[in-house]
Amino acid sequence: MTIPKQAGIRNRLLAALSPSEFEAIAIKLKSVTLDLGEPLHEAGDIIEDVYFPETGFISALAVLSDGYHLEIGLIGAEGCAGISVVLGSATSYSEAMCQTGGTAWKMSAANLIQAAAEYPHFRNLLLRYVEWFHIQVAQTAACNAHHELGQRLARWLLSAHDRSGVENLSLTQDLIAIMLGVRRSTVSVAAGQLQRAGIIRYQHGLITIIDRISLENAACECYEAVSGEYRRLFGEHPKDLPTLPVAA
Amino acid sequence: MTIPKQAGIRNRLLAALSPSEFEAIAIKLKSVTLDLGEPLHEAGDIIEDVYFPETGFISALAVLSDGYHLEIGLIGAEGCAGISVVLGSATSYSEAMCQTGGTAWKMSAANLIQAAAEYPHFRNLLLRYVEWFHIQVAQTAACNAHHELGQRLARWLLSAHDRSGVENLSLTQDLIAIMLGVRRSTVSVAAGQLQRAGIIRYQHGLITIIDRISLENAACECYEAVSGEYRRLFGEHPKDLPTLPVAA
DNA sequence: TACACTTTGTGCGATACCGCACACGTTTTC
DNA sequence: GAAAACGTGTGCGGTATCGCACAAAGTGTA
Repeated sequence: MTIPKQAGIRNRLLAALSPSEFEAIAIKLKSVTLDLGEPLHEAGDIIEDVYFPETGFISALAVLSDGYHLEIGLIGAEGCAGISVVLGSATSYSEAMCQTGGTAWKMSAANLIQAAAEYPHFRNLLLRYVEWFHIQVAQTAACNAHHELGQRLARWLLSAHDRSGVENLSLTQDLIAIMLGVRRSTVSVAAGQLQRAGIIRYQHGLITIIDRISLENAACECYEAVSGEYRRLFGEHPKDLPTLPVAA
Repeated sequence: MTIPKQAGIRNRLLAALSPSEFEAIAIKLKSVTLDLGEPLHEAGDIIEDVYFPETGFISALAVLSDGYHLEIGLIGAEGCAGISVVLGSATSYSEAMCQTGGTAWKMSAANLIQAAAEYPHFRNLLLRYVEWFHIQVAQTAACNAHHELGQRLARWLLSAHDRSGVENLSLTQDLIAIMLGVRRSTVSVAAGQLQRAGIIRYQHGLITIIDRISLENAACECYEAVSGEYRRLFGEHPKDLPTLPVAA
């Protein structure tokens, strides 16, 4: 296990630390690979570890009693899965599940809480991220009630693309349908429209965004609203995160 | 302006303070009455004051660019409107609007931040409430995507009833329709079913819950899920808040 | 090459809700 | 007591999505 160097960090919460803070916190971080479909914590479980994604992204899901899992938010290199421990909650309301292969920095919840107590700047950063994640979820609530699937799909693809840091998203329509809470065949129709318009290309579980501008136009306002709030709180647009991990 | 006595406080965040903490914080509180339709802060505004409701409730609304206002959460005597200031965010993402007449304790955001810094127990309490409010919003996101209006209406009436602390809710179908993001006539149909089943009674802007048990059965799981999380975090069920303000 | 498997496209009846319009009953106002 | 304003119930055509089923196309494996 090697201690990470800050220059090689893509995750924004870790990258924003001062060098001395980072040095103190880095020794608690462990690099882990995330595999598709891997649950990081399940609803109701005690949160043992938190995850700072580097590449790929994690979905936060609400679990309903009929077995449905509906996505409430995405967590990528801008954030942290399991962050609610800094609010004093030991167990998780939502399920966190990895949706694409990727890598992350893992830290025990206890170490995170201690680090937050020790470094106010880090704590404030985490709380600001909590605020933004909350905004994302709130916008999703309104979006689910009000916007049509075509728009929501475009929004979701943009968000996933921003967070994952890779060009080609490895995602089946089945998975997207679960995330958006609709049938797969409904996704197929909406995605087919985007494809025929030359905006995306679908190839057996591999999505390529061909025309990002058009995709932004096809998305509902929610994409820009949430991105704009991120810029307000963190000073940069989520799509401007480095698209590839910087070599350490 | 009189300084409140803790024994007369219905708001749970204030009631949970230790006597010495309350004494220090109480001098910053000002009693205000809230009128129907009164906005406490609007989306994008700087949050000047926070509000601890005593009776009635406040809606947190997401504002979309087409003018729609969709409810993302309810704030009653269990909580505080404008609480995101403790996360370090100066401006408000959502709009907070009073939906029924009522009373609240008002405090400047600056005083709240200072009190949170000074009294860790208070701060932890507020953060736990943030966590719970977040859960409420997340469940609403899933609920909006997945549950039918009849269930959502029942859930909303129960939540509103819990929070308001009064028996008869003064609410038009028009208002409820806006909150739930549907047409008024759709609410009329769903409410008519509940009325014909003898569960509620509607009288020109006045709703009476006749059969609470049946209303709980008519609601989706989201009501109990959110209530259960409140119990996990605060040790009591929201419906067990005192139904009338205790005389000071 | 043949086969199994995964992923995507498509069709069809059902339905929840929309958008709009209008009538009816109740409360308030003059 | 009449008129106006407000709140509620109801109807009708349109549409997005559901629930289900099945075909078609791409990918991996023997």
